[in-house]
Amino acid sequence: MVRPKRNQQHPNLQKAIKETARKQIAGRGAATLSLRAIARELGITAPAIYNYYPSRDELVTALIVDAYHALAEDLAAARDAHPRESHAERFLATAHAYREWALAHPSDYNLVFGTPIPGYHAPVEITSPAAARSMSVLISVLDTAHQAGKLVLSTPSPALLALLQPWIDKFEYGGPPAVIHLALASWSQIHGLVSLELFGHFTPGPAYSSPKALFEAEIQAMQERMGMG
Amino acid sequence: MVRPKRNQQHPNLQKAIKETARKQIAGRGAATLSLRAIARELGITAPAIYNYYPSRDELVTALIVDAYHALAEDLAAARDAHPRESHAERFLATAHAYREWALAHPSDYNLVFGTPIPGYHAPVEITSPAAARSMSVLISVLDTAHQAGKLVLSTPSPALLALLQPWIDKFEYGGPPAVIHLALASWSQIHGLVSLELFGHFTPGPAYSSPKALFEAEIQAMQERMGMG
DNA sequence: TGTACATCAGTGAACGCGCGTTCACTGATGTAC
DNA sequence: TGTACATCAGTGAACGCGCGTTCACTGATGTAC
Repeated sequence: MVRPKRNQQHPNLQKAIKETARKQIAGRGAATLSLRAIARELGITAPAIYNYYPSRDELVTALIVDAYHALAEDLAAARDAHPRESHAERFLATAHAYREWALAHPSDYNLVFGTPIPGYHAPVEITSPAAARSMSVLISVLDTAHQAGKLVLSTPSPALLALLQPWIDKFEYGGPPAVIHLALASWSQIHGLVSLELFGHFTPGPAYSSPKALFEAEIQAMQERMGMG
Repeated sequence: MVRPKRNQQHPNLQKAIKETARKQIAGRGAATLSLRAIARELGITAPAIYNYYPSRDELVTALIVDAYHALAEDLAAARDAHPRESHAERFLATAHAYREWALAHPSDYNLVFGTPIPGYHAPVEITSPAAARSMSVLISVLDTAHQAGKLVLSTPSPALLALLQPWIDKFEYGGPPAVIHLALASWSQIHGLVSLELFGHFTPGPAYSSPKALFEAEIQAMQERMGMG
């Protein structure tokens, strides 16, 4: 038995604070995140948290960054569970990993893609690179397929190209813009399915059956449409 | 000049309360909705609101129902701006109306489709019929196209059928389940595009150009895929 | 037309609550001699 | 091995704030005679 040092009840309080915070937003939504409630649950006093985070907002930022990274890691793991040449499998696995991560961590998903927390403004220079990692997984799957000649590409309109350009710059992507277009389009479709499912909009009244069937049908259709497989 | 009756400053206080509430959630998000803040802005005291709404939650419910109805009305108007036989136009117009309503009333959109307000639980028997109205517009567009033989339908898997069934029952829909499938799939795709755009996820860093181009490309593609036009 | 009265929308004080953040402090720990 | 000391994580009280809701009330309005 290792006795905790000093009057510390928690061997790693910094981590415990984040975990408790995550647990609380899981139950009641990110907007209710409260330093005092976290302290209460940890059996410490609220000011003790200031030894680890200079303010509530910085704690929120840490949670957001963690969430982005956790999602990106799950996506990358799902992609890499299949050989590089299995384009369709990699795409399907990535899409399913996205949905499963959202369902398993609804509060984290909300923190990142849902309604912003009132009064909180994420520092873009910190969250933006974290956000890029997930998109980068999707792009890599599509780019690999493209390089193998397995992707049906269309020519983006000038207006669409203007939207794609910042992404191309951000990722320093050298392939055709249409690949980025497919990445954004796929992402938005996945996000739409996942977020409606998450908020119960697919199951009017009491839930009779899982929206997973719809998700699977749509992802399958997308993948076929893109010519993968 | 009509003098206000009694010490009423507002000719229709019930409506003024809702309008002020809507203005406030527009600025700071639905989670910050506060009776005291509403009263302050209206120049009345907070308890006066209780003459019109028995609690904060009932005011929220009223706002949600209003939002659903407003969206449904915009969708129906967009649909009806084109002749019954112009299936593609009706679909495109409805989709664009959805996006434009969301961009014009982001807080209402959030109230209805975003992260739920902490501690608030919508009474399903009140919100569900209101929610159905929007979906019903989309279904009607697709059903009309189907009846004209202008819709490419696929056969839903048994699992997917199970998900569709509550919707079929709810709308007492007599046509093929595949039409409902297309309605849900279209909705989720539109919702994904709109909600990512709304929260700025399509424009990393400062916004260079509008995500409208992506929306248009995707809606166009959906419509062609379904065989309309 | 004038008076007595009932109505009821809005008031103001109070309830108990929770919040983020600051501040001077304490006391167990680790360290230097 | 023993002692003096510096460190610094966590404390407890306090700050000023906002919240939803209750309650007894007031006083302008509309109405009945």
